[in-house]
Amino acid sequence: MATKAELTAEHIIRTVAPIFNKHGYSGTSMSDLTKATGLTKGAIYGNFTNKEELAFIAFKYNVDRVVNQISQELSAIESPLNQLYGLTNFYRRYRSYTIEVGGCPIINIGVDANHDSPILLAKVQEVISKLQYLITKMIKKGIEAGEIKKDVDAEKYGRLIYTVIEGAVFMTVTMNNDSYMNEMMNHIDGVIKSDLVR
Amino acid sequence: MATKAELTAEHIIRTVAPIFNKHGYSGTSMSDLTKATGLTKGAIYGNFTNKEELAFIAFKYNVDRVVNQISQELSAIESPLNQLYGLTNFYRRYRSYTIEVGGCPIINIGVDANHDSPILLAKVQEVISKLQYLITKMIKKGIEAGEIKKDVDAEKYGRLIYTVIEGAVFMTVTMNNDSYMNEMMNHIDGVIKSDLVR
DNA sequence: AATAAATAATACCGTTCGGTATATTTTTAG
DNA sequence: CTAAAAATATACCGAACGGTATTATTTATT
Repeated sequence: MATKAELTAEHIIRTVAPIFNKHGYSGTSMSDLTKATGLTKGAIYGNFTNKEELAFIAFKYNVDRVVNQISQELSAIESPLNQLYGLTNFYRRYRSYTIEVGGCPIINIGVDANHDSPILLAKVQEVISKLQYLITKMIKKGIEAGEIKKDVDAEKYGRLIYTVIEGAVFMTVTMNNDSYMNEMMNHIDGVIKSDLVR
Repeated sequence: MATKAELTAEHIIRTVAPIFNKHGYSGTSMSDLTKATGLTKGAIYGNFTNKEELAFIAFKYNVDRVVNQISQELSAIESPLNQLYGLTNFYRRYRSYTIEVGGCPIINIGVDANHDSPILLAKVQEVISKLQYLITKMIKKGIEAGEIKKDVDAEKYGRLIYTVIEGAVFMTVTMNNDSYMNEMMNHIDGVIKSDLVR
């Protein structure tokens, strides 16, 4: 069974994660967090060593939420090629899916941590590499399955697709306009059809 | 002639602009700025009303620097189509060009301001629209000049190219890896050749 | 139910925050 | 050269910052 402290720690992270994601590390104060959680600093510092650890775990929480959702949706698809289309479909809904937690944690924390927190930046890079590899792997499986051309550079198109996704996320969020995302996912689908499919 | 205060104000902005760009609004303290400028708070608050105004002007300064550089480079090119290629070439050098001021101000401030400063966000959106329109205009001129297919949706490709650029900037900066930018600019060049050129 | 252990609340630490009123210095004008 | 004006420095404000030591309260163990 879950101990009291574990429940409290989870409550804190769940509450705190969107706040860090929205306002960044220095834009979030401990009093913001006590106010939001309804707890005192004693409770928070009893469960976490300091603000930095809290921000780190909060980022991991936000990312896991996204990654788990992707994994779950794609696991229901058998064909690697259709998984790629499933990915673009996921991102078509990405904005409404992440709006409640304050937008894309990868872009938010990637930018926020870039000149301030090397450890957090390293974690962002790790997550990006992981997601990019997910795409690369799909392409490779597609080649094995005979759905995708044999001579396709899977790594290159993994980078390409993920980079376009990130651009689309940034533009759609910053411009507050869903059509960016839709158009760019259409573009990726087009690249898949013209460059990857044999 | 330039008055003393005007020189001081310019000195402040030039010094302060990269700091705001790197660390964001709440990540930048007034004491950071006095330390960097070598001036006191009296001098700064004598020339600017508050921290917010300072951040706003600093962003404009950073953006103008980029936009002016683009305009200058492209003005030397006559053919609209070659201007498009000139744009991707500019962004191939973008990272080394902006590294001294702390990266791309549009992404940095776009993310930083998104949940905290509506006025700054509006300014970012304005700048994005302007740059996007620059691309759109090039495509339209290319159509007029007979270099680009008549039926091309200039607005759509303006959005597409700019979004890919932003994705490339984010990835190249966050992953600390120039190859993202090079590959993505190659991709844009490819799109131009296959979709735009008649 | 009594005791030990875990958890949360309180009060406070020194420091830094953005901002301002006043004093001093520097520049400009006559 | 002097006086007025402008620009900068100094000293300080109350509030908020992250963090901690201590106290009070629950929870778990026997």
